[in-house]
Amino acid sequence: MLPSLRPDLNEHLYLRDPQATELGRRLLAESVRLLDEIGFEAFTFRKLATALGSTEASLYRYFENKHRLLTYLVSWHWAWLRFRVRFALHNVADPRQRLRLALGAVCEASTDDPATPDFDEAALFRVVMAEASKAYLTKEVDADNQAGLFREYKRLVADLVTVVQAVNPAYAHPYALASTLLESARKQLFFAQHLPSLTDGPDQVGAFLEHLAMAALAAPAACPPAPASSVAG
Amino acid sequence: MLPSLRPDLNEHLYLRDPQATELGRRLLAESVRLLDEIGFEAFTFRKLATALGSTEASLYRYFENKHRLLTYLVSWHWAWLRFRVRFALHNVADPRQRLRLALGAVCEASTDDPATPDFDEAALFRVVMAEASKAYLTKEVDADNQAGLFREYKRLVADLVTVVQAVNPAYAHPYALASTLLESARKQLFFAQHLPSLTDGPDQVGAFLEHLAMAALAAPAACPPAPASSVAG
DNA sequence: TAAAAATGATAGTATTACTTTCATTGACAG
DNA sequence: CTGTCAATGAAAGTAATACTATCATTTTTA
Repeated sequence: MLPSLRPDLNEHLYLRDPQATELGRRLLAESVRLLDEIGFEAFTFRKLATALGSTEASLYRYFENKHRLLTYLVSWHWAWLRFRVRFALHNVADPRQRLRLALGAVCEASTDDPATPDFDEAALFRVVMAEASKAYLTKEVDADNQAGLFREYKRLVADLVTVVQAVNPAYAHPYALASTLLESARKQLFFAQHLPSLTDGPDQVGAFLEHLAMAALAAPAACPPAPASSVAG
Repeated sequence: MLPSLRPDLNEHLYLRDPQATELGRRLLAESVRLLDEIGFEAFTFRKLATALGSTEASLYRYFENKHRLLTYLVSWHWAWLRFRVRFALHNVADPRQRLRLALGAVCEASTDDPATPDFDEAALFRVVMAEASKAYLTKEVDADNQAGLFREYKRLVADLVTVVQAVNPAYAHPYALASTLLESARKQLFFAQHLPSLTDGPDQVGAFLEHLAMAALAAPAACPPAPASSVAG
């Protein structure tokens, strides 16, 4: 029912809409499970077909290749996360509180939503954490971008930019800050799990991001009581 | 001559030390060129062998697979960058100035160093920008970490942590901040080139990071003169 | 109930990611 | 000067990957 559960993803992401058929929906659910289990590199359409009791040929009718499928799933996650952010911010007026809530939503996205029984958001979040950047870190990034494959991600960042700018309209780097907060959230959670010496503990990520964002937006040029300087012309 | 040009990389990164032989060195130089040209996904040992006038079998005697080769090249870059950071900080005492210089080195790392004629640092930087995270975003990350394959990256982050802590020893998230600054530097440069709507312009990255770091380290809890609030419990 | 769409079954191709074996080359040690 | 040994090359082979094509069958829907 909720529009977020069936986001209209860019049609270049797929050959045939996977949300429109039974096999398509099973494909999506099972691919999340399998990607979470064995990772993107070991993931093949053959293995997915076997797990589904289907065939490679059938799956290739939905997605050109596994990279497109990954991009689709990741886009789905961004659309879903964007909905959660908007929901969390609903009827909250205070800009700082809005930023706080938005960052909370970005970090807490690892919990499963019982409203979508056949779609494991927690597993998808783990997949996004480990694989999302592979969607754009390719030689085809410009062509894919041209085709609109990263629309959902850009929308989410654009929403965060709005939240950031509401706190401090004069801040010079709202886009960089928004995308950094979003990227950093996932990366720090990944580091906490796998390379803990690169972070300060898994429970700290939310606090870190909040402090970082607030500090950046609080300081017109430099925060502490320093001699007058002219950075913002 | 400089130790940084022949860093002692973890021996699990390779089967036979590529720096020790002529073919090995050509392998490294050519793989940077080829990776830069066609990207990691399209890169194969067969293509590399052809480009070198050698054979697959010969190359497989140096590296287990292309993923290890990538990890080696990326580690080389981190070791090199760490040296540049240390060099830039040499004989500078002021903590804030040190942080500024460190961030400058991290961002300016895209320029080629004429001291290493057969190693194109600028090309390697582009490769690192696009492919570095693929070194650890795999299902083998824990085993690879155990084997010490990410030592150079951790060392660089540890150095940055020291610089960060010198500015504000009480700051609560020095590791998260250091790794975020480093990751963000490359990601923002990548975005500026390929997904410009996620950033604020290619020339802004240095200023963004500097402001971000300084702001985060300036604020004990919350920076602006606001009514008393309890964030740090 | 006929047409259209979706799926399955089967097969095939080019490429990838290696491994194996053996011959050749060059360096260096005695 | 010769024997040895490490490095390389040449050639071949294998299992898997990443698809594509064809055609029959089932399911949907108009």
